Amino acid sequence: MPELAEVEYYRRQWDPGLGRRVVDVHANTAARDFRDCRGDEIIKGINGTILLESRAHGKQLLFRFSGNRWLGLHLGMTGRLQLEGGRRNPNRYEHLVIYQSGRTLIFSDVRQFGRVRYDGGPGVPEWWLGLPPEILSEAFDRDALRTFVLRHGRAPIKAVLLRQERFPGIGNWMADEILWRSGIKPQCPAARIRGLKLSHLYREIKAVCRDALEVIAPDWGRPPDSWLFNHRWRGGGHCPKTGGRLLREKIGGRTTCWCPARQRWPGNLPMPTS
DNA sequence: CCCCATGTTCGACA
DNA sequence: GTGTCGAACATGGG
Repeated sequence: MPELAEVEYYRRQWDPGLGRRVVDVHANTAARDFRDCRGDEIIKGINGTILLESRAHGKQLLFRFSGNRWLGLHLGMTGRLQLEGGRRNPNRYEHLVIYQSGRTLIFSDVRQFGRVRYDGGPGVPEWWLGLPPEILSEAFDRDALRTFVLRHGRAPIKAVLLRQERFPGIGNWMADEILWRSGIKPQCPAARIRGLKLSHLYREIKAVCRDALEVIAPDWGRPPDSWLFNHRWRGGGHCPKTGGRLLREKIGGRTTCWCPARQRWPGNLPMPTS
């Protein structure tokens, strides 16, 4: 479920717990196999500490507690973070619950595709180092895009955009939104995108990240109908720019939605207006 | 019962 | 070795 902007939204949900002491921790080891660490290790590590800081990087989340204790979270398909006032007993999907005085920080994950990691420090954990440049950073430039697109030149561009080692935070709907805005057919082999078309793609990658964060991260706002977003989910949708029927097909293992009237292979057609 | 789901990883294969 | 693709992971909803 969560992509770049949704992950940032969830990160902020625990903000009221910053600077506050952890008074109890619950890890639901009965329902979940914490594959990358042990539940009792997390409990022992962060109970009694103070939550000091949180960071997001693409779809990865990192929480720093006093004493150099680090909690890493990846939300997978169904992971969520929420904060509630007071204290209540967790349900079976609430796999990690951090209690403070007067509030409860909850990580839930129905399908369990998420990832929970713990590190006792002292420095930033090794799994947080060496992450690829964030898309909105200066290090993510047109040249980095061009190199990556050539390296995976035979794969459909849709599949390439989903690769987190170059596009951290991009997920299924953002990839479709980017290609729709760029006027590129998702099946297009990546290496065929060159020159001006590559510049368009580069621009829209940044723009979709920026726009998604602006709309979704503060309060889970719903994107406007002028985006592909609100038209893509079910069959029978219509393109908000051309009015034409949207098509759906599995590409790179994921359901992909695009507008055939607007999205072509690059080369012989001008960039769609706007 | 069937199919689908905003993600990642791993094994098979070209 | 390099690169691509589909299955698998676990669960619920339509």
